Amino acid sequence: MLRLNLDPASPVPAYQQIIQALKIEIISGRLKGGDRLPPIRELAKILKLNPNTVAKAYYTLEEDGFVESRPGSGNWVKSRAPDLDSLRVSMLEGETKSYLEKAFSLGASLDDVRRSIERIASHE
Amino acid sequence: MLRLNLDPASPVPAYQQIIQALKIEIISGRLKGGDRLPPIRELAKILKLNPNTVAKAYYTLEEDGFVESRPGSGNWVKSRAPDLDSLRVSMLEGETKSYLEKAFSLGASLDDVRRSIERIASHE
Amino acid sequence: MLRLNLDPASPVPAYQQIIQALKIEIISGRLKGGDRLPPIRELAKILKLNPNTVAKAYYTLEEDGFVESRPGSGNWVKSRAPDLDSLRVSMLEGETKSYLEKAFSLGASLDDVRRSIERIASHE
Amino acid sequence: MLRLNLDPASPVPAYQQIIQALKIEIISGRLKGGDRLPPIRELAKILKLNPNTVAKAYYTLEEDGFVESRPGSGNWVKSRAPDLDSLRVSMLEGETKSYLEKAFSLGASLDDVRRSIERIASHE
DNA sequence: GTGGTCTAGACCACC
DNA sequence: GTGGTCTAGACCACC
Repeated sequence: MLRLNLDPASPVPAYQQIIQALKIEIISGRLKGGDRLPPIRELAKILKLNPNTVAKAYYTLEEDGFVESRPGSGNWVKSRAPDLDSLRVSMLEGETKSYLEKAFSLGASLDDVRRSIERIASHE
Repeated sequence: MLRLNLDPASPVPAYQQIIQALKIEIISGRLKGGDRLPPIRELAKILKLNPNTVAKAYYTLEEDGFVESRPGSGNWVKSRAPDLDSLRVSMLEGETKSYLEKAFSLGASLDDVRRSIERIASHE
Repeated sequence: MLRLNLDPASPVPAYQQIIQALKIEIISGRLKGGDRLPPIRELAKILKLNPNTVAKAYYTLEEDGFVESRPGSGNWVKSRAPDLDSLRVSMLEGETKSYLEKAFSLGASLDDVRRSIERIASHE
Repeated sequence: MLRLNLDPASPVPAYQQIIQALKIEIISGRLKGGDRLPPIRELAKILKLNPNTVAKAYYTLEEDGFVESRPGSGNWVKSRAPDLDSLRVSMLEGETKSYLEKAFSLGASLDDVRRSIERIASHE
């Protein structure tokens, strides 16, 4: 079952949050080629958004090659999606980079970062 | 000299990016109690923003207790700023938490995370 | 054998593409008065459309006087079809008009158009 | 002054008609790099469309590299637009190809086409 | 039911 | 004023 937690307080627009979350689902392999996305109206109801907002997210995912829209039949995860392995690596790298930048600019040392990672990871 | 790199493409409003960046400068100690912030018009010119936008950021920083506005004399970093040490720790913690969440949702293991951290950190 | 190439990506609805294509077959004389159109279900299967969609096209062709439906026996090209010669001329004229409009609005001269016609025609 | 004639009866969506028409204006050179497009709300008023519809057209033109959106300031024709000369040639070629296809499928000969071109062109 | 397009109009950030 | 995002909801083509 798809879990998409949007943050309505975030300045990141809802449709971009949906795009980001679904890309992660696909890249992580939890959504596979041939899987069907929830119908626009259904997902809109769940997320308490307007159907247009969800449609915009699906449309962008289609343009980015992750999803295929079949009018009258729904939206489907593409089988020949962009190279997922390299995407996964480069996305982790990007997240790590921006995390380290923020941590260092807060005045943390690499050792502070290591300790913070272990402490949080052991609590989860 | 203050370095504030705004991302105009980001959905985060410019004034919030200024607030965030200045808080980090203060929390990290690069800006100290008694330091003067750049005049609104000057910073607006540098960042190519409307003075209103910078003024909004300074005003919010004042409300949050980081900055003191002395009409006619400029904006100054407060000496009795909120407890910086605990702020620093809790902000690092928050960043680590959200970083780990994203990494794990991408399918990375804790070991993947550790390796990614060391690799990026050694390149900087 | 009837060749009907529909473009599913086109914004022109499938049933209108069928109508347009069959009118051209009739006007050009490739389909003659007394010829039988393919059964609705068969054509729907070939075109991967719902039978309703094909039925809607046939029904409209009947309204326009090109086709006669004989319940229980199929759909037939009418012998006393509208005056085909003048239709052919006026349809060519219409196509030429809209082609020239587009070409000129692209900045092409009449000479550019003549050259383009000869070049493409010699390649076919 | 920009002239955009939309056909509300066409099955081609209004926003695609706007895209098509503005691309032709740019490719033909009537709109040049640095020119400003009419504000979304203004064009919407002129065309009797909803601002969203015009915004969708502008947004797609931006994605295609023809236009640059500067929030708060308007939409501008890009200076380094995609290679216009080759675009012009290939668009004329495409129009000619589809025109000839339709003409031939109507049963016209190349001579019929030549005569039709000259007749219509001399009337304009 | 399902996606595509569109209207009417709101609020926001920034000019 | 200007573009960006979003809501609430309509109608269409096709299933």
